[in-house]
Amino acid sequence: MVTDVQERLDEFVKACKSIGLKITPQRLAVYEVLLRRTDHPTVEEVYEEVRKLYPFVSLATVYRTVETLEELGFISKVPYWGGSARYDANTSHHHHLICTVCGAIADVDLNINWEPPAYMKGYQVHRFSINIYGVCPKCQNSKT
Amino acid sequence: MVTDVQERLDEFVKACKSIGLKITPQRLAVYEVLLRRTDHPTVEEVYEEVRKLYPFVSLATVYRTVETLEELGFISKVPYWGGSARYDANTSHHHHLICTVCGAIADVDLNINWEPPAYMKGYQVHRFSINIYGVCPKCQNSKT
DNA sequence: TTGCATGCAAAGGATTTGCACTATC
DNA sequence: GATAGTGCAAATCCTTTGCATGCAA
Repeated sequence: MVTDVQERLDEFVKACKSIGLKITPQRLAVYEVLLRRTDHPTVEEVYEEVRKLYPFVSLATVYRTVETLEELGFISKVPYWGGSARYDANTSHHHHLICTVCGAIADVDLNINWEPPAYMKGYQVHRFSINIYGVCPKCQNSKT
Repeated sequence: MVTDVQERLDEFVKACKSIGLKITPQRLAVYEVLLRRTDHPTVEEVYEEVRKLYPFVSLATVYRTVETLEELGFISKVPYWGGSARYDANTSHHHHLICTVCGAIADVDLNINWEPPAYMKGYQVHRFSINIYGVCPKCQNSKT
């Protein structure tokens, strides 16, 4: 599932060096947590997990790091409106399955033979992503 | 573009009556504003516009009404993460073009010959929507 | 050493909620 | 007249920011 966490971390370190960002344990820890989780955690959830290793980190730092990672293109926000932002370290072209009951989000690869045109309604198009809404197995079972 | 505002309002009134919700000018005004706008306004923007007609309404009521409308399926949140939630009264199957610079959102109809399977990864699938990211005409021009 | 990054706490913005009052049914 | 809906203001939740200190380069 997660392709070479270490390799991705190395890339991140390289990127930081090349643009003059310092390599701090906090930054690495935040990215590593995101790499190891495929459930699109919130900043709060990342924070909880980073804290297990580095109890001194602050939420603000996690927010700042996540913003940096996003700007560098290492992670992205899941395009869905819930209570708080959810992040995804999977940068390959993929889509999301979203449970409309509990909000769980899973990645899906789809072989869709469709590419958006370069321009639509005057917009210069860069990429697209698909949200598929449904009910996850857990929520199907808990129906009474 | 907007298909029969009055007709849709009537449907809403009918729905309210059938489930015992009261018909108040605030509710109608909020829905009407949403029906007449195709630019996916925020709650704040809806509020500003409703206020022109009914200067006494409160933001809280707009929030509550928008929530009701969403639960009844008359409007939906645009699945994109920006500063605040944006709503859409277009309930036909359509997709969104999103400007990554200014956040503008436009509706698009796509003829995609793809239907999601009934089940994916155990999720029972209901519907899907596509976000297409790019740069809107306005932002293309303002590049220096 | 030289900043950039961090931690802390306070600020800010969006949204929700409690309560008394009002208006629809 | 009963009750759901509203307005107001306070509360809450999520996120950002200012500032002094600490650490990577």
